[in-house]
Amino acid sequence: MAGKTRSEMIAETRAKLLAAGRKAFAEIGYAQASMDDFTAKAGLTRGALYHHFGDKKGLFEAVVSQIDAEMTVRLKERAAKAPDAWEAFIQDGIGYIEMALEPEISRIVLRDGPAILGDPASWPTTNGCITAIREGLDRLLAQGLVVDMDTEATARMLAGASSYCATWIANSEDPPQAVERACAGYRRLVEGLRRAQSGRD
Amino acid sequence: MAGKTRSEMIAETRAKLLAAGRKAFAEIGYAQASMDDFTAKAGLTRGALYHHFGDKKGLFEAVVSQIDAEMTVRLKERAAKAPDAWEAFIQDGIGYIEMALEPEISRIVLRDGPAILGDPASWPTTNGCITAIREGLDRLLAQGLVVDMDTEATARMLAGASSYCATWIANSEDPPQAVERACAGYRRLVEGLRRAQSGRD
DNA sequence: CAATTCACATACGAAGCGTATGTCAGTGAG
DNA sequence: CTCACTGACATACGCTTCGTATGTGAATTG
Repeated sequence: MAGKTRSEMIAETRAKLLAAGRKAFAEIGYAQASMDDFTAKAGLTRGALYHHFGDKKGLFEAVVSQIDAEMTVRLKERAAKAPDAWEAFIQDGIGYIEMALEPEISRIVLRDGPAILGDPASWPTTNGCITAIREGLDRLLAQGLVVDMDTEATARMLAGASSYCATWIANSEDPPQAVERACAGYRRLVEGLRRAQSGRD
Repeated sequence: MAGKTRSEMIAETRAKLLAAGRKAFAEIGYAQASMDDFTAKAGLTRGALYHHFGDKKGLFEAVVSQIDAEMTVRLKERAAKAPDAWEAFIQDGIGYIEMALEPEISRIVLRDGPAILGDPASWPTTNGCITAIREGLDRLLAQGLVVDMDTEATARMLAGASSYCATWIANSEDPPQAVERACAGYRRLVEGLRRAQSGRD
């Protein structure tokens, strides 16, 4: 509480607001989250929020941005562990599905995000995950591992597929089983884009 | 204004509210639509709305239901014109993409719907379009036209693919061209699920 | 024809958001 | 060292909007 420089205090305030907003948005959704409530829980008031983020939507954007950045990092780490480019791409998609099961991501990024901020691909942070999928497809296409395709369009579709799968899983009675079904289905779907090889799998 | 029985008047009031809400939700979105405003434009007050639909969300549900029913009919009509089962299925998907370009459908069903009502597949009206896709897949599977798959999971993914494609198109600079790219991409994607035949297409 | 029901309007209270204003701790110039 | 200033945050206010509680008049029923 002492020994901190001014700018550290400010950054801490900002971080507290971000965390409180993130928690509230994840737990009760954007519309239900009262700024008075969650700023108070952070030991602050709406004054601080308006100072740092302009308005409620501004805070929401910052929260989405933060989560999206975390997702991108996690996807990259995951893909890096894969044995080859093809499996890396598959892991991107499956990773996306699995992450979408986390309430923060499901509710904030996938459910409220599009309603509040519009098309995910044109968010201020330019949704890293769609980009990651498209880049993966570009690599595969360059290596001749997939059939000729429009990678932009296909990336959108695969992102949509993952996202819808995730909400399905989240609402299913047996989520672990649904995860299996979804991942298997996703593999099937993407497998169809693979270029016919002499070998097989 | 005369010669109408009482129940006709009531139905008319209900229809007016439904239409006014639908218009407002489509044009400015659920959150921005003021009940006082659009009921007044229908020559009524909030009192009538609460009487018929319980609350704002209730009206929204009714609107979604109505649009969804229209979509289902249109998809069925479209698929019926296709020369064979395979093409019928493709037309379902493409029809879904094209319909998603209409502001009413895009904004109400695809954008705000999931945020307000949650998982589309568990809506009161049980989203007819996802069902249509799954039924189509079931038929193809029974006829041995597609590879073995989990039709439920795959239907969700194709619905997600169509939906994301549509928001992409809607936000693109050249929508007609984007429609072409999206439909071609969709065909490619679904083509990958086709079972290898001796003949071709 | 009187009583009741029902469709809708009006009136009221409670949040919640955004802005305008206040306050107090840091910071830099002389 | 101190005085003016900036900037971080709190407080106060008004406006909009939602939901409910109540009122009213027309249609229906016995």
